[in-house]
Amino acid sequence: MKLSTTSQYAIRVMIFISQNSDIKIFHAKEISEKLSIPYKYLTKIMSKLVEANIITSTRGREGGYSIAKKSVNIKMIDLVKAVDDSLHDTTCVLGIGLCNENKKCALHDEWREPKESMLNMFCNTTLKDVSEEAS
Amino acid sequence: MKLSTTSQYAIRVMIFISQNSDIKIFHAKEISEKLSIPYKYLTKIMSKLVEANIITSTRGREGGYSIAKKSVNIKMIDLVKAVDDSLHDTTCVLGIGLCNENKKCALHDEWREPKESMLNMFCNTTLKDVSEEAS
DNA sequence: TTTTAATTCTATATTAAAGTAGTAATTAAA
DNA sequence: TTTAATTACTACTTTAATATAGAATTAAAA
Ligand code: SF4
Ligand code: SF4
Repeated sequence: MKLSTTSQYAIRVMIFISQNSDIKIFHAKEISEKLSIPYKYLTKIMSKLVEANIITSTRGREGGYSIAKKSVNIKMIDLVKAVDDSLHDTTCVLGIGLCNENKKCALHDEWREPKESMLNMFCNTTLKDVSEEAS
Repeated sequence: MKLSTTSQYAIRVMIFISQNSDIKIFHAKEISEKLSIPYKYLTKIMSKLVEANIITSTRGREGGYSIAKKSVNIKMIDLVKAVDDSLHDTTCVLGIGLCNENKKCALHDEWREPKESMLNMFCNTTLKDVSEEAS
């Protein structure tokens, strides 16, 4: 019961970028080393974040990545959706999902609460929330 | 954010067996067909359930599988742990897990509630709860 | 005792995620 | 204009989960 490695990487990258707002541009090499994420794998993830308009990239010499909007406007769910949507709502814990409200197994309702609670966490938490040290 | 296919299969098998308590012995072929689970994959899972003393097996002609204890005494977490522990407690949503109570990211606490809520669901729900039609 | 129907064991195949490699494209500095 | 530093693209490799195949083992029925 965890996020994919890809999603975890994406979140860690964004936290890193957000926490170093004095730095305006980040290089893949630098991020890769600082966060111990395989370089080539990282660049793939960065491209997805660019595609999703969360990161702006500048190619060529003196290029790099920078954050595309304020961290308060980036929801955690956006990050996950941008890279692999590994917490895509599954509705059914058993992977069936065909039952309806009238005929359902006990897990259906049991599962709903924690699932929604988890989804809400990603929908209602912004990158800013996560990046700021808990007071 | 879902259970592994293996865990889903295990749960579905146990619900099926529990809901058909008039039948005393089940054959792999029968379960496989009824639940559309690949035969050979199913038998592997059954072996794990046998190993975990959740299922009793009888080899040879007229053999098969039967439930080893009352469904009220089988926790859902036991099923998952028996086959692949796919909801093994991850502590850290980012796969780092080295931070402590004094230095932690915002996700640490955000994550705790839904995670524990989900884990509790599997610890406190028995196969009986899940097998009985919601009233 | 032989046959048959079942589980169990060992090995292999397929698939998707994770990770790696090399080249192309871009851009600014030299 | 050449070179160096960067991201983007395309293809391949590795790994782990899922799935399949076939032979070995067991035990009751015939
Ligand atoms: S009732 Fe149970 S099996 Fe059916 S969709 Fe809901 S969780 Fe899945
Ligand atoms: S503080 Fe954040 S990164 Fe550290 S263990 Fe907790 S969830 Fe993981």
